[in-house]
Amino acid sequence: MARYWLVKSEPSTFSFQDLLDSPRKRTRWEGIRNYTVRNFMRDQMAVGDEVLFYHSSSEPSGVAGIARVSAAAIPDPTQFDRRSEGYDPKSKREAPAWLAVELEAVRALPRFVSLAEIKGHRALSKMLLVQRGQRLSIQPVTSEEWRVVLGLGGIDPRK
DNA sequence: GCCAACGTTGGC
DNA sequence: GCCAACGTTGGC
Repeated sequence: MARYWLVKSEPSTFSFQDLLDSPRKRTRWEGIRNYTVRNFMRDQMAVGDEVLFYHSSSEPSGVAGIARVSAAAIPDPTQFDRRSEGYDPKSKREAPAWLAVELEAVRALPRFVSLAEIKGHRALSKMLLVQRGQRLSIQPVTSEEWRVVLGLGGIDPRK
């Protein structure tokens, strides 16, 4: 069964529009250097999982669009690239430390769903996004939270 | 720019 | 294996 996720991105670095503008509307979600998130990618994220694309450190922050996992985790190539910010000299090709999935844009939300709106919505009070100290750049979302966010975003989640 | 919260690193 | 120091995230 497909899972639901939220991925964070600073739009000044890579926005939902950038994903829409990417070749085949896809991009490799590389540069993740957190073990919890790596384990999500390794153990749980599968092709077809649905993703809320969240703009962080932004004015306003919030969910801009929806995407899907278009390829399962592979070794993140940036960990082996000396010129990359993600270069990890301790990671070996025979035992890669870091993984990356591929994301494909599905559609922009007709209505941007701001962080303030999420915080103000009772049914979303348990979202990891709004928990104190919670900073994971990929986090699981429940089917109920998915439905509510899409509703706020102007999409009938039953399609 | 501040700062809380948390993850990671490295000395011992 | 402990834990202090440091780095990062991200809202405000």
